[in-house]
Amino acid sequence: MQEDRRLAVLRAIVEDYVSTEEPVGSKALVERHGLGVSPATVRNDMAVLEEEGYITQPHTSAGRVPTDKGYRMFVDRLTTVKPLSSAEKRAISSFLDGAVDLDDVVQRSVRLLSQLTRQVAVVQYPTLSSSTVRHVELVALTPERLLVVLILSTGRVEQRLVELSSPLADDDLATLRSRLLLVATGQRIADAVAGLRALVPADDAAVQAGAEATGAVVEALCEAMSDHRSDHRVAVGGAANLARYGDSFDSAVRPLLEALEEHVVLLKLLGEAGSSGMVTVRIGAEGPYEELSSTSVVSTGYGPEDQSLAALGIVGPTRMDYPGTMAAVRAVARYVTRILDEA
Amino acid sequence: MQEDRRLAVLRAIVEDYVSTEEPVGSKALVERHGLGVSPATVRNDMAVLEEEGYITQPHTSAGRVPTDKGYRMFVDRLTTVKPLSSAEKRAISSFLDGAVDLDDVVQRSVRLLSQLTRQVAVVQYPTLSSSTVRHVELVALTPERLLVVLILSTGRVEQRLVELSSPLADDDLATLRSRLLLVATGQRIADAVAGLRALVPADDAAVQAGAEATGAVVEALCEAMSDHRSDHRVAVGGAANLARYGDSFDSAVRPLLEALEEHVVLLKLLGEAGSSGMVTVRIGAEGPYEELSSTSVVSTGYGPEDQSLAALGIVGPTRMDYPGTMAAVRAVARYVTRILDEA
DNA sequence: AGTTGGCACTCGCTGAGATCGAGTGCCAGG
DNA sequence: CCTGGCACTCGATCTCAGCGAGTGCCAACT
Repeated sequence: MQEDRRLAVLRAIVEDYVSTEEPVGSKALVERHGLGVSPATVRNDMAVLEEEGYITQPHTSAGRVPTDKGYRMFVDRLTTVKPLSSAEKRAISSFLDGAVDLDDVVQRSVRLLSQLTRQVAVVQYPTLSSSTVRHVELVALTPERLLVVLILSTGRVEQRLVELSSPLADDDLATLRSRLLLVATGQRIADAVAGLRALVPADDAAVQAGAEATGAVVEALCEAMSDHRSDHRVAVGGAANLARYGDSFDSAVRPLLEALEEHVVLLKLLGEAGSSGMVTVRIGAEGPYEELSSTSVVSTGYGPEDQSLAALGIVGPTRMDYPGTMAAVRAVARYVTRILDEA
Repeated sequence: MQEDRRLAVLRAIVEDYVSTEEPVGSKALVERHGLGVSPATVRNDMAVLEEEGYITQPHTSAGRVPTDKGYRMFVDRLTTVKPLSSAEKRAISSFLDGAVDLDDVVQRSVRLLSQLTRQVAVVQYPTLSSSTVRHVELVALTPERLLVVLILSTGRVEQRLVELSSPLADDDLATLRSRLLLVATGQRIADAVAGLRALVPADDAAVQAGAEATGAVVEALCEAMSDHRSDHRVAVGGAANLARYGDSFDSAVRPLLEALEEHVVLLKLLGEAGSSGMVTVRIGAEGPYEELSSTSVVSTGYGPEDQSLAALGIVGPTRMDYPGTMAAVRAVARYVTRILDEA
């Protein structure tokens, strides 16, 4: 079946081009891979592949290079899952097991991922929206200054300072605290916000003393819960790998460096990562940004199965080792998920 | 006085080279700057300057380029303070005034600095060591799990989770809390650590019940106070400016990108920043790192006058606009200091 | 129908001159 | 001590020929 062979040729072209970084010709192909046919036959196949848009040639008389469409075909139909070496597995667990808190997990993940893939790694901090409230605490720094502490099931701690115009009695503070705990503890973020908001008008009418405090504290808590800044935090690592881009520098690295500082952009890139376990690959111009048309994104969600907490992944040139990268991204996501579950 | 003119020539060479990025010749010099002498005279001066090691020529028949020593002379004796434009001043205050908390101040500073200087900016988070304890709080998440919260005068909040092997009674918790507050509140870090440590053995003999808790909590607090991780946190911004390096890429950008991910390295670079107000310039090979011999660091401390809290600065090619950069670094440090003072 | 060897052709890459010109060093005269 | 003049250096740029990897096509073969 010559259709099968054509795909084998495409796979061979992708693999060779990724490893050599140079356009690959028919002769080299038959030598390096064990396809049992002559260069001429391969040339015919390549002509067809080119017509169908999977490969292209930089100049009339040079080898072939995969197009975005070619890479797409490759990752969709031609890759087999490539298990990590046991050394890599060991590296992952020893690297991540030493983490002491949430920040540390994220930091280590991003470093690990960039080292495994030799690409730029991006890890989103676990999102608030799908986590639950573990505890709420009020601390009176002075009678007029309250520290509001919010502890979430992911281990994230948010704190806000609230200034009151009039002092708050200890009794009122205690009442407020227990009321907050009753309403919020164990709830999902969205439910907790709703519950807290409901406290305000009722209180306002009833207990004059605690009115201002309740309003301000609830406000602070809700703000902390839906705080988009921490929601959108990401860690970036392995930027030094950009130095390996070699050719096409200004065209590719420049915009990428800029994107890496715009966390919103990064999140959009990781964005549509499917549920945990599914690794998403976005190749070149498939992405939402014109300037990043020569970079690919390999990403996935991580976190408990039913609710993907956040996303992680790598950004690299379209010419990359997709099977290896996908395996690394998937593996790191799994380990991180497990670590978070244990904590 | 021909000595003066020689220095004028050096200054002109530095200025021209910085702006044109090309070796500068005698003819271009006399045209672009108003030195009232002939090219031949300038050539003689340049010969002397070269002999003294201030400038050098890349090839026999090219213009001159400043050496590290030349730049050093330039920043030491040839620059005049270059006040910022009022537009820049406005930009600084409007940029920083919007900051909502400590993290935000640092984030905004780093972005501001990188935009003003068009270089890579580095800002160290305020150091713990010179700040005082504002408040300590214990929260019992469950009878066996305590959350220890430490609030410092800089606004930084650190929290630690403590697991106990046996439950802690509410009474004991309250006692412990008030004892901690008594010892630590208002103290400088070092004194607080000493005071806390003193609590442990005494308690151990007296009250059997609270012994484990006291030890663990004190341990966690001390660890949080001397935590080197948060001590050494830095923010980096403007990496996209590296794309302007143009020539000498692998030799300069590669190691720099690597350094930017090693926060310890960055701190060492900013390191010896003098007291607030003094801007330190380290040129090329004057720095501690071999690989960064073609990059310069412009840094300064910031924070209240008597105690410099932390450092900030920029990293860039030796060929940079020193006067402008120094002015920007100084200005940003001043504004940040003021913001922190107000808070 | 599909595969293969042969063959002419394309075209980027490389290296050898040749040329150009900015910049220099030096010297003799002001 | 400054200046104009002059010969010289040498990197950068251009051209041009030759090379060779790679292609497309065609006729022959299975």
